[in-house]
Amino acid sequence: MGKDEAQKLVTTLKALANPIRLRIIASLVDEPKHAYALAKEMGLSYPLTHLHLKGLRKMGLVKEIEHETKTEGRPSARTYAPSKFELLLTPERIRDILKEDG
Amino acid sequence: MGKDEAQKLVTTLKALANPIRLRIIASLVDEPKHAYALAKEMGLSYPLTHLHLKGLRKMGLVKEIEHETKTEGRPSARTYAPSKFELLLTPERIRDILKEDG
DNA sequence: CTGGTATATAAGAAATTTCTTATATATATA
DNA sequence: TATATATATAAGAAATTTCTTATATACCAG
Repeated sequence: MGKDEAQKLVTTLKALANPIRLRIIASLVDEPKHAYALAKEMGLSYPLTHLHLKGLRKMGLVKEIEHETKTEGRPSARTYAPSKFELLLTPERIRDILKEDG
Repeated sequence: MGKDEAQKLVTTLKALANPIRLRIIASLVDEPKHAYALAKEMGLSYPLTHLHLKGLRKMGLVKEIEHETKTEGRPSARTYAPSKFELLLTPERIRDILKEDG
């Protein structure tokens, strides 16, 4: 097992292939923040922001970091930051990844 | 002009975020071929293959190359090969690309 | 006790993407 | 002329993704 590198590549690309999710990553690089603050900053509803964030978290592109003791007080405020991913795609790499797992 | 690098990134990622389109690129890296041959090889209908190929061509990820004088004869057989693209994605690059064209 | 901050999720609508089927054209070979 | 090769596209069905609205919980300040 431990295969299907190809399927993982597709889901990672799908996670990235969305303007809102790219903006979320861009915003969190500058400064890690809560889903609620992110929603306000981006002019989006909280549920939509939460949804996109969930997709990014599931793919490991964004992670929850330990509380900055900044916006303190409210119920368990979760701060998010982008993971340190690096994705390099060329035709040859795509072929190599797809060949690994028929 | 020359703007909206961000939108181009999204459409490129969308073009890549599909298992069939990744398989098409992988197959064409090994050997450039016609849409028809590609469809047969992949076990897909010609119209579906043509559709995916069209999307890849539109984004410049696949290009038509000059006839190999190989499968000669039939009506204007068009041979395709992947373009030499290179896409490197990190959180910082995403931020930089999105900042260029607010 | 109301409003603002903060979380999470479900249901369904809306939009987009994906895929099939049908149509049309054209050539070379058996 | 029938078959296999080869192209292109349109119409609509099917599937998936995206987004809104509603619901529920919880804490703190005024």
